[in-house]
Amino acid sequence: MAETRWLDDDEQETWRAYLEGTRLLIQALDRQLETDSGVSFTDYELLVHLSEAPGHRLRMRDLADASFTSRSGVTRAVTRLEDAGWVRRVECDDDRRGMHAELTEAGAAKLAEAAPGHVGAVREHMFDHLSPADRAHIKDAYARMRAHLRPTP
Amino acid sequence: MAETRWLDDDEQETWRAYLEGTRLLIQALDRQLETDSGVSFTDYELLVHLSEAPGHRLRMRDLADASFTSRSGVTRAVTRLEDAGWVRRVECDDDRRGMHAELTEAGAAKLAEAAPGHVGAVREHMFDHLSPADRAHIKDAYARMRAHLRPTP
DNA sequence: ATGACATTGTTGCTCGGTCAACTATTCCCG
DNA sequence: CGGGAATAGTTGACCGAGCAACAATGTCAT
Repeated sequence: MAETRWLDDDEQETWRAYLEGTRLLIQALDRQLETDSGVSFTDYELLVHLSEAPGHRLRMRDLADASFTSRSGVTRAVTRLEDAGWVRRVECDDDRRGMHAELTEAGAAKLAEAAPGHVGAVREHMFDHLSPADRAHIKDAYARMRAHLRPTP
Repeated sequence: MAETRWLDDDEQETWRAYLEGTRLLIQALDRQLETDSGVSFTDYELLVHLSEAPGHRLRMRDLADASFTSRSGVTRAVTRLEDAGWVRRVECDDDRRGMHAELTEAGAAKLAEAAPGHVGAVREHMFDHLSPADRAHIKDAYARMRAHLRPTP
């Protein structure tokens, strides 16, 4: 059993600032989207992923991977978005198990409507507080952490 | 209506790396705590807050503030922790509406048992990937964001 | 070709969390 | 002092997400 290397004061402060800042940030973004456009943050992100995909469609599995959630979560989310009219399910013709989630016109419109406010909030609450050096360090550091936590095969 | 200042490529990458890295990190920490000690990350944090409070107790409201969740969330969480035997409710004698959540011996023991593994995971998944400069920038940047999002009166 | 195994998406169950409403208490100002 | 407003904590209704189980389909070695 190795000796535990506890966090020193500086590490503690870093950890707390990061955790709490992140929690507040996500809450703020969620509230902004919900009140200004009637979309949750998670739904917004799903729409973004679809809008960036070729043909505005993605396999359910790929959507789950892209959004870092479970497959069942995506199933329910897509049902929700379908009910709202922003997404439709399209069967896959090369894989009869498969399903595409495809962005509808209404979904694209919703995204276009919601995006400016969201980007504004991201700027106001995050990027406006970052120096270029902050940004560079954050980008590289989290990219490293991401690579460590989800190694690409 | 002001012109929208969209995120440039570098900002996009930063935003994605940060969001995705954070999501993976929290998932990893949650899984580690759950499988190694049978505690969720949120419950673990509540125990930590109590352990750091004078007398190992905190008013429900203060616990809610400290953990950035709603009061009802804390009510249910404390009930959960009480059922596990890690926390007890103690009436407040100077405010008859008030309630303290107080860490029990068993709760302190649970925390002591879970902490090394958790700290190890935080190191492995985060601090081991940060240079001193990374850490300094992250600490200051998120402290600024936090101050902006929850101004202290 | 065929049989074992993997993968896809959905569902039932359950859990944790929020919002709004409620009761009990305290605060504060006329 | 008294009465309206604020605050503390809890609860009910609801929602979103995860896990395990499942049927359907695909893959691959022999």
